[in-house]
Amino acid sequence: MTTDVDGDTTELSRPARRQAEIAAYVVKHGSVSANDLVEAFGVSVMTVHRDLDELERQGVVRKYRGGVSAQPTSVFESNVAYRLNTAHAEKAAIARHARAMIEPGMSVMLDDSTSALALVDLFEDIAPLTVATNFLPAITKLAQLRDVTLLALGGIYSATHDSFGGMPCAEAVEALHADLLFCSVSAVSSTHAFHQEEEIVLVKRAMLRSARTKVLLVDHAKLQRTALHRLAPLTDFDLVIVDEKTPKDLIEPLRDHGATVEVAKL
Amino acid sequence: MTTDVDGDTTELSRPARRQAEIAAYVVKHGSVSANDLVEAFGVSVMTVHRDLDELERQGVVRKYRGGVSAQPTSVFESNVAYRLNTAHAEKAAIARHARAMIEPGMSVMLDDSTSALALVDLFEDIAPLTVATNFLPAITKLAQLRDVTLLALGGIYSATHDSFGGMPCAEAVEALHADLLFCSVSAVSSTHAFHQEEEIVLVKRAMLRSARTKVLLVDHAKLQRTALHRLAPLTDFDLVIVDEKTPKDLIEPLRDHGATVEVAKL
DNA sequence: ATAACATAACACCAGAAGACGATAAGAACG
DNA sequence: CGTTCTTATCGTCTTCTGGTGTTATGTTAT
Repeated sequence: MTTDVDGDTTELSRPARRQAEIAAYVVKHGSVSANDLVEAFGVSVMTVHRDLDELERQGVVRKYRGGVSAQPTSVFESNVAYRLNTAHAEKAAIARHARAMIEPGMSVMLDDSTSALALVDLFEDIAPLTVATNFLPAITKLAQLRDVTLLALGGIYSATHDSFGGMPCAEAVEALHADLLFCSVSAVSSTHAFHQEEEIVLVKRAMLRSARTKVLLVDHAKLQRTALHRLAPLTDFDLVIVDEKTPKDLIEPLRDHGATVEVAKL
Repeated sequence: MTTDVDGDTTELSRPARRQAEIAAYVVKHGSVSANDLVEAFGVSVMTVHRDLDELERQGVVRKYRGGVSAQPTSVFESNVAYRLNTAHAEKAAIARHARAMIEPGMSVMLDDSTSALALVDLFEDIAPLTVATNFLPAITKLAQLRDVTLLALGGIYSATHDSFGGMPCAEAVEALHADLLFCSVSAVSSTHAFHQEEEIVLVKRAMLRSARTKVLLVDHAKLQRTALHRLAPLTDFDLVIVDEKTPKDLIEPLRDHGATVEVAKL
């Protein structure tokens, strides 16, 4: 089983968690039948199909008669549900650390990352604030807050990321200039930040151009990894925040290459 | 769908309805104290304050120590909650009528109107479809649908309308060109469509420029009224859809002035 | 200082929505 | 033409969130 958990209670609803597990299962096995999943997860055929429909909607799997097959793992990795599963406490800690950088009245830009989402929960107290983001869950939350001027970055909706992207989004970003940018990526080497998807890279790059101070949020699971597209050198960021679980010998190399790194306490 | 008979059984949650009523009450009385409202509505002080907070967030009232005062009525009239109260069945009927114009594969633009929202509920069956809108409730719904390419029109969030607007939004609209536009307004005379708010007019005008076929959705409550800003002559629309409750002698003048009008059957 | 008002923090309740499986109808495959 | 897989529909169950009042604490005015 792929139940490698690093001690965090999933804050995910049961079906969402199961779907993430099914996704992992499918990715691992390449392709499986519905009945396999019935056995493996102990739910009815109907439920399996419903889960698979949802996963297909998110672009994680492809259904055909008799079973499902996995899509390129890049899709799986950038799947929201999957990401939400990961490193909860760490992200909260990073968010708390990042919060200190934000002064009332500032304009803040957020990308479509769960790390950024954790930050949103802290905004209520820092208000007034102007926040720009292309991440639908963040938009929904921010719309509820008083004293937060919300600037939604529109674009083409991606069910995989639950966010907006593409050219329309990049253009919307380019029309702005924020005091602060908080963003995250899927992989970080000792010199660069990486992401699998070109479209996302496009938007993130635009964001980097449209902010004065750029902050990269990195939980330890992302270090020492790479992905297809090189987003930017770490020195492009004014600050890189990592969580406390990050091994020290992984932090040093970043600093050696010129990055400014701070460690968020849990 | 909603098989409610005559009039309007509010499909609004109890608090939302009460808030709308409180808003009306405040508008009527100019300014009142929290305790007045406690008596008038038979709920606790706490609840009154919560309602008032929400109304203030929407910009409908202004709180001060000891009570609240009304804001300009234009705000009240364009308040979403208030609008949702109105002419439910009619809007559904209009939506059903409008639906016939949509072919699979088309690109459709929707404005931030409750009439347009009624239309969204019918999209699932017409898919595939490309839909562009600046209305948050519509965006939320559309994001759930498969086979709908959602293009969110970003911009500055307005709690009053629960939608995005301003210059960023107008620019996003201008970058597009949709096959169909469905929009609504707050008032319709025999020659023109009107709206109270300049910002909204700005976006709607942009939408009119960015669509091939333009359809105006009008429930009977809006006819023979005007508002501050003249949006456009009715002849700018390829079609005006009204509901069945519209008196015939109100429809004729529209046609006399050159508008194409169809009546939606309930 | 004290009264009037506003907010915060809890706990309760109800109604709604979600999740699920069973069964039956439908569609693709051989 | 039957078998296998998929989808639709319904009813049940559970879970959860929204809405509420009560009490306690904070704040502002006089």
